[in-house]
Amino acid sequence: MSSSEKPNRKVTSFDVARRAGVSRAAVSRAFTPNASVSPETREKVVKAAKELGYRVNYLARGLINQRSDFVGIVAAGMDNPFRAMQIEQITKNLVRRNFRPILLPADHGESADHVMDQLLHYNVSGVLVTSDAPPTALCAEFAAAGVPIVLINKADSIPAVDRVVSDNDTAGRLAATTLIEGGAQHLAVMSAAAISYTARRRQQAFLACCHSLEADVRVIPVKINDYANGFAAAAALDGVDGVFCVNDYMACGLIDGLRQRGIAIPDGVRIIGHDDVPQASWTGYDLTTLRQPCDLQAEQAIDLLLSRMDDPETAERVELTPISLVRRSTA
Amino acid sequence: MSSSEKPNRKVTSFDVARRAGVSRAAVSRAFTPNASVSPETREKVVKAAKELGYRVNYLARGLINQRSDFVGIVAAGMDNPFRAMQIEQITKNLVRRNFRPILLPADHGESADHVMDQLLHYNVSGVLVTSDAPPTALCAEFAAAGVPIVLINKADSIPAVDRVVSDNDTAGRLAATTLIEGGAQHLAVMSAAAISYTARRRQQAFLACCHSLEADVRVIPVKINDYANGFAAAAALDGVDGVFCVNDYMACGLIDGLRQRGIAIPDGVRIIGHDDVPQASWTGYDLTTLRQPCDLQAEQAIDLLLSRMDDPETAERVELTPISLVRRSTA
DNA sequence: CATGGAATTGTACACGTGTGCAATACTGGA
DNA sequence: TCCAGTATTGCACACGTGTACAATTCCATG
Repeated sequence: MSSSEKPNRKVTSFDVARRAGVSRAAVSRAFTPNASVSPETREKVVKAAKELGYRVNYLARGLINQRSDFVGIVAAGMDNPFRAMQIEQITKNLVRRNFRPILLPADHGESADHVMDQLLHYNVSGVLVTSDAPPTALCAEFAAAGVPIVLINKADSIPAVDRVVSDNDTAGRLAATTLIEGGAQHLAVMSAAAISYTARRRQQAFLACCHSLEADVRVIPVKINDYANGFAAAAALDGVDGVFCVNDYMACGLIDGLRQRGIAIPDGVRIIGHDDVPQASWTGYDLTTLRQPCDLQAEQAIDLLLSRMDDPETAERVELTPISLVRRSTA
Repeated sequence: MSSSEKPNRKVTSFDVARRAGVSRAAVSRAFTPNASVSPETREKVVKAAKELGYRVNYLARGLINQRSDFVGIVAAGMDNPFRAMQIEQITKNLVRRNFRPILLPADHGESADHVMDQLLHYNVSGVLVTSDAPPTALCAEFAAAGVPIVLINKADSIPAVDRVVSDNDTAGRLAATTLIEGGAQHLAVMSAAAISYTARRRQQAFLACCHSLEADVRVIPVKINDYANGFAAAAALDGVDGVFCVNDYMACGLIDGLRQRGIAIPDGVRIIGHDDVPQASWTGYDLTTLRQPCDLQAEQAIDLLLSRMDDPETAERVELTPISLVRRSTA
């Protein structure tokens, strides 16, 4: 207390400049890549900076550059392990490329718009959206502000926005053929088609493939694609020996529900999921599934974000093919 | 292109001021709570702001206020479902209180320090740490910068830092008594005590309780507290009929591993976990566990952060008692 | 030594906002 | 009507940085 009067005084580039005996501009240049500084002054500056504990204030820098290092991530609930994987991959990839991820949880419903709106206050350099409800209204505002948006696994209804999507058509087809090859004759697809775009698309493709193969098939609608709904649906499952769950999370619930009824997997019912969450390879489930490569998904989405910062005029659509993993649940 | 020359021009408070016919200060005050503005001017300002699509630039505001709305979250891998739950609770709670969570993934090892250092460039108003390796070296730097840190489930080795911890002593004791009451006579504790503080503490308490009850007990060390290590450890498990896994994630692995060997749960081996991840209540596992109330944990941690912003001198330690949930794995 | 060009440096302005201070408008009572 | 007290407003400065432009230094070549 008696030794220094200003304990929390921030160190600015001005302090560093004075200590190093150079101008403040030199300090700025020393910390800016590809700036015009001589090696000697740069050395003097970093030395003084280290001694004073100086750190560039990125908020001020962002004010000048009209663009911050922040990237918004709008994501729905992480109870689904696939979402957790997605977020982990995305954040790691962003940090690796020197961005700061702002994570905004958006549950099913209206909250997404309100929460995304906040991002426009921070000069974010982009937004990644994986939540269920695409923020149609806000896309225009972001476009007007020059902030690129990349949608992951979202509907095509919004026109000029970049998208990374899983190839749901092949997914549906692979699911159908895998079940049939496993010996199933009475098929079903379980999905919350009403609220989820990917669920709807996978269901459509699955049905189309079944019809073209003239296979018996029906739809089992659920409210949400989660464990609880999968589990509950097992109680009413009859006359079916092969089920395509549009995600693994729900498939785990269905398996547990069927086992509780004494129905064996795969002998009683064959099951295929989608995503390849960690639990799918747990021996308790050993679930055949269609892997969504979410490391690649993150990579592509961020690549798209970057290319859109440079060239805002166009919009791309990248499709990733799911990888078939046959395990015991259909063998 | 021909209609307007500046399509992406940012709208500033100056533009709003001119349109509303007031000074720029009035605009600022209209968007600042508890500022001195008459209702009429405020109304004029918000009207003009809405027409122009104006949004306050929080980066500039943070520059003035010396404090931003950002809170850093340093978290380890989300493959453990409990971590995903923690992060979801924390981010939701932060957003509800009008903060922006910056999520920094820090895997086991050295990377945490490097990544946390970045936060000091953004005037974050606080940091929450749940990663395994506490950043001892950086805590002093954050204290010097006046940025409060709250550690969640971390060691007591760092002196004057706020902490929210689960009561590991009661956890160890409850685990032991629950297993014994379930009929177990030869106990074991499975944990990566070498790398995890909580694992170490729970193990110690478990052993102490067993010794005081004169029960047979041994230690099964693993490298990491995860599914794979739990599964692998099942292969070498002999002469034991009750196991305390220091987290549920590992317990799931152990259960699957034992079942693969044909050992039934709980008749062959009773198992108790810790955390109450969603999978613990899945009927496939039905795992007795000690629930960590991670909604309350998040609430307390952020409360601590806020009180430390106002009064930086002290430091508290909040302990949360785990809740015993007895399910089939010990019944 | 003179000179042209390149490399480096410093000055000064800009980014968009919050707020102390003084000036002004307003209110109610005598 | 006048005045004291209060509510409201505007001016001007500050926050910490990047960079255009001009000024300066440096170096090699004639």
